[in-house]
Amino acid sequence: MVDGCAVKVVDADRVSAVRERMPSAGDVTDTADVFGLLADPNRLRLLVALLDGELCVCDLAAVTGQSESAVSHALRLLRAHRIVAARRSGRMAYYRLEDPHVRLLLDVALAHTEHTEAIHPERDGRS
Amino acid sequence: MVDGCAVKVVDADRVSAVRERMPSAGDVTDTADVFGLLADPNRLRLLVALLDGELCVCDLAAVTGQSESAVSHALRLLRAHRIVAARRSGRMAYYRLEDPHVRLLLDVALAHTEHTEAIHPERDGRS
DNA sequence: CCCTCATCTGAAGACCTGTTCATATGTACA
DNA sequence: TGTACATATGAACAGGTCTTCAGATGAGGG
Repeated sequence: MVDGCAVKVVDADRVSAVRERMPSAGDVTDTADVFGLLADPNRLRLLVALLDGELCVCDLAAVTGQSESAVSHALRLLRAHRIVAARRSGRMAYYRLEDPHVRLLLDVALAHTEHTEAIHPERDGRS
Repeated sequence: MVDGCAVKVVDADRVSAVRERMPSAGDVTDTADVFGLLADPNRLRLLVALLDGELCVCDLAAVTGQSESAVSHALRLLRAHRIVAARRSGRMAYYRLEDPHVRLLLDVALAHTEHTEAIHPERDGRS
């Protein structure tokens, strides 16, 4: 509960209240990490493709329009974070979406994006 | 709707079916973009702090333990994407979480992270 | 066995992102 | 008006991430 920044606080009560409710650094990092895995269009496409069921690497490459190497790299990352899981059959590898939490996030995000599509006139200070 | 990658497709039906359901490139990019904004621990902390209501920049800096410059930069980004909005009062700027969609994502993510916290021994998943 | 095919991996380069330092803007108040 | 303060901005540097290329692994078929 050390402060280190309390010098110029305006609303001290709100600040400590919010600090109380703030998740631990570990939780925040963990959550940011998950969002980071969903933040790449190609990875996102892979996961969306897997929403309907398992697919092998070459089909994932075909669906998402990436090289199989890129797909493999992406799946490796997702696998390391237990977001997808692999089933092997001969020389094929079938991947499925394993993390229900991520599935929920995807559902929420996609549902809203379809509605909000037109409402994104951003592009302000960056490009 | 040409394929361009259909050479090595295994399950052609599944592939075209999934391709049908795949959101447009714009939607995917847009969604990945939103996830990207949530993928930074400091930005995430800012947004979590704003879940309870508006706060000024210096208080946000105090709550999240960042420099005010860093906070201002982060808020600028979030503002450009209409995720937060600013209310000015004198020389203070009070920011609030403006995008209900993002609020929902945060709620979902944080709820699950609190439960899943212990279950993240990220390793390479193979058997 | 040897060759092919599906997938995986490592290394390297280009690209993007976040932080910091210095400075600018603009409001309040003496 | 001039100083103090809250916030905003720009440029630059450091570190990370994604893609690609080349080669490795391991299963299946002749």
